[in-house]
Amino acid sequence: MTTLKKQQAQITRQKLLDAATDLILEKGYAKTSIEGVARAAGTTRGAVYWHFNNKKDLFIALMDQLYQPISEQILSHKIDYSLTPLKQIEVLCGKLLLDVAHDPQKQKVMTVFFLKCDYSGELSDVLEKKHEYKTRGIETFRALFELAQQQGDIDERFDVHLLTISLMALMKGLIMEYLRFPDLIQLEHHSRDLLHPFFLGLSTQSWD
Amino acid sequence: MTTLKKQQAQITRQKLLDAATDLILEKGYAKTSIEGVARAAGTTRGAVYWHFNNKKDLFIALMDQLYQPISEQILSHKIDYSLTPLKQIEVLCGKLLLDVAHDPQKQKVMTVFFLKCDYSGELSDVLEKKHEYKTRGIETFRALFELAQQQGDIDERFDVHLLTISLMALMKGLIMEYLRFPDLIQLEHHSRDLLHPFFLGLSTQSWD
DNA sequence: CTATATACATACACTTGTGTATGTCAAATA
DNA sequence: TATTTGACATACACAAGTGTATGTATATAG
Repeated sequence: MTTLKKQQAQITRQKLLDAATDLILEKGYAKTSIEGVARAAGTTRGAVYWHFNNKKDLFIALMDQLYQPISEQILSHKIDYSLTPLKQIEVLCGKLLLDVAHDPQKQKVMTVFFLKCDYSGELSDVLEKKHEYKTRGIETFRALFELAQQQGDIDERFDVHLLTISLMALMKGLIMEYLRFPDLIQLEHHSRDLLHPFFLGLSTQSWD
Repeated sequence: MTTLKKQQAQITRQKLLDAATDLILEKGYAKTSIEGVARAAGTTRGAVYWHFNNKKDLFIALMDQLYQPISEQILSHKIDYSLTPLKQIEVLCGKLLLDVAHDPQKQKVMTVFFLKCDYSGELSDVLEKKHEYKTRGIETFRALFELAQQQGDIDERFDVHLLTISLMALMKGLIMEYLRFPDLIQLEHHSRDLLHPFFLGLSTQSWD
């Protein structure tokens, strides 16, 4: 019942996924070969083709295992009712940045999916999946912004949709910048400062 | 003296560059082959290897012809002395976004260099060049921020470096978002609104 | 204990792309 | 006008990667 064999199979499968992650991180998706993945995992291409149909399938499995959890985690934030919706957004964004700054695994994953592959060729349909994750994230923030506006926390003349887009753009820009040049930003120390100017303009109260 | 032959050669060289741009735009750098570029330009690989050493060289030529001018243009903005430095930054950024929104050629170019190639493999040393362009752009904005702070236009407690990074991140995030999903943003109508919250927080005066 | 299917490893056939070497022809030069 | 040379086109040799087909050992089921 325990099927020792299946356990072993899962282990090699995981080794393959790990090897693929590291290789893509190093050389990019395009330059990562199935042969390379197999060798890095200490197996052969036979193992890869047993567990996955092809390179794209391997990548999708990678996305399900690595990217999806991060995306979900973003969505599953606890609402802190002691804070205003606007403050919640700011705190959440700050936490997300700090989280990236302190979690090397997340840096790895985001580097892979943001910087190490272009989704033009064989990965074009994977893009839809990624887009879906992002859209759900956007909806989360948009809802918070709407709530903030309803409560008069931000001026009613702001367009919630544009605010959301703008904040997402800022977040992604900051994360990508940090992933490329970690020394340039020092995200672990300045995550709040990097967001501050944006939120300062939204709240009706002034500095401090 | 006029060397009709050399003129023809320049024409085919340009055809090759144009074909490469379109193909990379369509399939990404990795999936674009020299053979494909040659055929799309109505020639053969012989022509490509005559004008360029290899695929990377072709890409560098592309960068020099397409990316560099855009980068330079950003740097060569006219200073409007009737505006405060802070307002200048905002206007400049707004103009840059509008410029992207209205110039399909620039969209093409930025899509190619931002979204259609990863710089991990053979293009790794090209990244330095790109980085250099960016750094010079950052310096431009940083100088304006410093000027603004000296003139008391923004609070002295702001860290100019972080402000610059933050704004660059926002700009790049917005542009990339627009390039991927032009309909989602409507950059041509809302370029100022997308930047407004960021700058609103910096100036000492309130809304309007 | 035997048989079968799992979990791979190995081998093969094929395609695609690259770089170079050589051929070619028209335009420039003398 | 003879002949170079520039601007390619063609041909060749080679490497690397992919997918599949087949071999094989071992755990597991009956």
